[in-house]
Amino acid sequence: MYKKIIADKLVQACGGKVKSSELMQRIEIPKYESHGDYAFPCFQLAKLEKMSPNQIATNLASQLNDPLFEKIDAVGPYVNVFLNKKMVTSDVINQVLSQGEEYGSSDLGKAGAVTIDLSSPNIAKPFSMGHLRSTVIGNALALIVEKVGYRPIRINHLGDWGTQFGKLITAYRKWGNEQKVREQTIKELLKLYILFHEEATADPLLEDEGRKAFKELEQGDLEAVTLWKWFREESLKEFNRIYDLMGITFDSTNGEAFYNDKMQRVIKMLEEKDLLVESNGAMVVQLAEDLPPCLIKKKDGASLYATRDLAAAIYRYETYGFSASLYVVGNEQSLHFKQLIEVLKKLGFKWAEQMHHINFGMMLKDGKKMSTRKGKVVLLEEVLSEAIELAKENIEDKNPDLANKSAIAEQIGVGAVLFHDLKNDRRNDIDFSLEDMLRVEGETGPYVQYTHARACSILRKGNYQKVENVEMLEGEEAWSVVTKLRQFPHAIERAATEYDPSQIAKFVLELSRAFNKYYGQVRILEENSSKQARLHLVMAVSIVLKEGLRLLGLHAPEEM
RNA sequence: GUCCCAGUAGCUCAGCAGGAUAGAGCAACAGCCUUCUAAGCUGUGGGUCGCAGGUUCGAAUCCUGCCUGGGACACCA
Repeated sequence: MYKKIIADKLVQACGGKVKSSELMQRIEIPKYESHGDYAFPCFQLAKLEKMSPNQIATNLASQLNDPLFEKIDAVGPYVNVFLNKKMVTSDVINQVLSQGEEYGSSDLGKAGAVTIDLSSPNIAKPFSMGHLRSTVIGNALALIVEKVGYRPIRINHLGDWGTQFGKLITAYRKWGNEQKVREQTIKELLKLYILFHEEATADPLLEDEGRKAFKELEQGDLEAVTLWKWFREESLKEFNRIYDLMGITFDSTNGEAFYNDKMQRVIKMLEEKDLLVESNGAMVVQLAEDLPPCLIKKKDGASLYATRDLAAAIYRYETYGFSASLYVVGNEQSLHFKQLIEVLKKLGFKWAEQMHHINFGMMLKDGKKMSTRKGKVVLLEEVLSEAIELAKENIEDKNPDLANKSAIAEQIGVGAVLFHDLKNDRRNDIDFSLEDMLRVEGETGPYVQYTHARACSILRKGNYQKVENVEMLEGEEAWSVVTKLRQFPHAIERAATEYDPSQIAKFVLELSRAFNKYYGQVRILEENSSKQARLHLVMAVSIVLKEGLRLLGLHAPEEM
């Protein structure tokens, strides 16, 4: 790491009066290329030394020579460090080429397990854009965390339990049609669900019937259970179509129902620790003053989602011994997770500290929450197929001879949708816009994929051959590309520690921009002595782009 | 009412462990394909970083207050 070297040099230069680690923090990457690759502002030292910052900068600059540095400038109160381009370029390119897709990998995680609660759609309901966020962010985090040496465990905590199933069973018994449900499970079940609510406003007795049906289900009534299982299976089949398209698999699809028989134990634990208090007829755990109490049991004795989540958290710890447990769930549930973690701490579980609510912003429509009740949701599957269709049109238009058109259109269409969801900070709300999601120009997934395909195309045409040790000759034009390549490991580390996939997305965009600029300026395949060197650079770019895209869950087709 | 999050170019956003001249993309306009995929590149215009204080040599970035928008706040998840 060059920063460390610079810091050490600076320590020497000021006679060891300051610590290297302190200086490391002050060394920055300047905004403007004309200010070099690293910069050190001298204001702090100026106070210590009682000299003007400008003077210190001049002094330091004169003492910082090393073959690694091409130039050291003192500009006002700053020391600007320019790296030796040839040396660093060779170094970086060799590193990327020799490590290949392992470039940027690390063992930060030391093989610890990380459970990730993601996706978690409700059975018998359409897979909405809201679930997309959890799925896409969660999957990217799984890949990122794996890259830094953890063992990700993807858990699809299905919403497969609750009174709504009683309602659904009732509705099915009254108006259901087996054939239709089999053919279009989710659509049919949703219709029944909506119908139930419509009818229930006129006939309140229906609600009771629904509750009764759920009780039957809980008590294991054969017919009710069979129906429930069937709904669950058929729904999952439909979800799997979408997961396949996105290339996502799960290690567990244990949903709410799975924890049904594990809640009693939690309640017992809470009782043993004297944490359960009666309040307005319900049983609650009192938390610190700034947090409202956590509801555990309703007046009627029935459990709540908090209870279920407690059981799930404990189960996960006992099963996987996680070093971190992530819940990729929307912003609006932050209070719930705060309470959950607090209760676990009160139960004496230290590992509760390792649980993190990976919150994300909502998908809004015209600035408002999208409503599932009214059946007016945007279906993910429709968005995906539109994106794929558009990608297909683009291919016909731009590269009609392409082999494997439909497979590649799928990769690009899905890529556009996924990338759109990952490129910004996950906590931002997103106003739903099909137009934005399908965009393929500018800061988009297809733009990055295109850049990668371009690089691959050049490698094919240039007949690229791997060599052991590369001596690079590239200079000025390639420098910004090399600089980006160098930053990949850092972007990964940041994405992993902050649980922020957008760091990777931003990185691949910047690398793509730098490379496309280079591509426009330099004739890579021109026959001259540095052609091979240029090809090595292109190879490195293609490796890093592909790996960056992979970490986001996107494919990197070699042609498009 | 209490708590949380956000307010940066016409739009979408980046930058926020304080540092030099606040950046991208989209949209608009003007260019660049007989030569490596134009899903690209180059250029132009566009900003009181919500408002007001404070801390600091230095604030879009940290602190306080206010305004605006969104979300959460007991038997839904």
